[in-house]
Amino acid sequence: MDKRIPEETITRLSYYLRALAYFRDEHRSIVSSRQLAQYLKITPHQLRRDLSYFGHFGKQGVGYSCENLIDGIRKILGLDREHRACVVGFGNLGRALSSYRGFQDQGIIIKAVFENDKSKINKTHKALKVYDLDTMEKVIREENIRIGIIAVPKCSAENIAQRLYACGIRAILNLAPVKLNIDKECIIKEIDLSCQLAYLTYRLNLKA
Amino acid sequence: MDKRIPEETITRLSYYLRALAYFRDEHRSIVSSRQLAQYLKITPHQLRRDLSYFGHFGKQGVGYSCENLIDGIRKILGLDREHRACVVGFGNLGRALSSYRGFQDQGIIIKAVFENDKSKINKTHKALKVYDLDTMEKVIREENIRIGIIAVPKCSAENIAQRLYACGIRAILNLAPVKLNIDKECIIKEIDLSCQLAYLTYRLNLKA
DNA sequence: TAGATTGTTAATCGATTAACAATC
DNA sequence: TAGATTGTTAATCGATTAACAATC
Repeated sequence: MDKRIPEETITRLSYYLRALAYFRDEHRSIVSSRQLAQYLKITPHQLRRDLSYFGHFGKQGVGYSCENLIDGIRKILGLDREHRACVVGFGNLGRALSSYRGFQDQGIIIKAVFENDKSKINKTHKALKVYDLDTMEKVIREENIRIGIIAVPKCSAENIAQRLYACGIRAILNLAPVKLNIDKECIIKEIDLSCQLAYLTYRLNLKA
Repeated sequence: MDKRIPEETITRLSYYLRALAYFRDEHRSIVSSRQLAQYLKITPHQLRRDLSYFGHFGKQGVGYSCENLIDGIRKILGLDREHRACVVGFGNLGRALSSYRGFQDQGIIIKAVFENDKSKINKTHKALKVYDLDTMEKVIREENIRIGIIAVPKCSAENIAQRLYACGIRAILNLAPVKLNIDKECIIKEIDLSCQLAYLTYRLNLKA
């Protein structure tokens, strides 16, 4: 349990959850590492190795109970609890993130959206409150929000990140295409869509 | 040049571009691997190692010319050409992707959007044409589109992917939370936002 | 018990880091 | 020439794969 756990392992756990949900929905209550691996197109070794960092989830000679393993992984990932998050920026991307179904399924609840543009503020979009960016610190404290999702233009991302950190946020998902310069006590996950696309253009280029 | 190039190296090239753009905009025409690495919070070794897969971009004793290296990396990533792409699905996420600035900067041009919902079709949103999903194959051929970006609900993602493949698309960016089961000749990059968030909840959980 | 599959230890593979010779 | 920094080879580190003993 105290061995260094690769970050890749953590990411894969999410994919394992997906696969398990599939088997559960097919009413296969028991599933083997071989079956899961085949579905996920990885090796069964990797799956078992990854799980072994966290404990004993299966029965030798039998396999894994879908329900058990789902519960186990959800617990590891902290998805058995409620996580209160906010989205900063209510442009197209902010809008998409605020209403993203996948988050709710994982216990992540968007409690507030913050926006600069006065015309968008104080409206309620499908049970979602859009607040004035100026009140961000206040609302985050009141609503006990712990996760910040940054969906503002890159020029203001750094400033927003600093403000989030200053009011106690220690986990940030950053969708602005900038490297945030923030205390490493704060966990940051960066997603840059255009970097991902550049990988595709690279590979396409190799072929041509 | 023919050594196996790690996928991580390719991803990092995009980040190097970003950093170089920063130094260029600061009017620093020459930059060393040490300076770039410091900015990017990586080691200078890694930067040089990564670049060495592709050739000689610097001058010993001097450093790298920003302009040269930018051009070089853009060429490697295929960003010096025009790439014609389409977005499938015009929900919140599709809308965000269609108008994402970062793509245009990288030579990726969204030529068409496809959507099921008849009420959204045939309208033009800021120079962006929204077509009936039924005409997808036809438009892709006519517009010579090479990259598909999937932003539909997970239940229809697999079907869309198959259709894209069938009409010649060999590069897909998938934002639906499903593993696409598609011929491996097709390059696929998957981004699952909720998996990324799960990494944050995992790390938050460790602290608590 | 025999068959099957897990969990873990060992072996392999690959990526990152370091060191240094080449050279501007 | 002396100083600096690259590009590359070698060393280290870590992750994945394989093998197998434990056990259901």
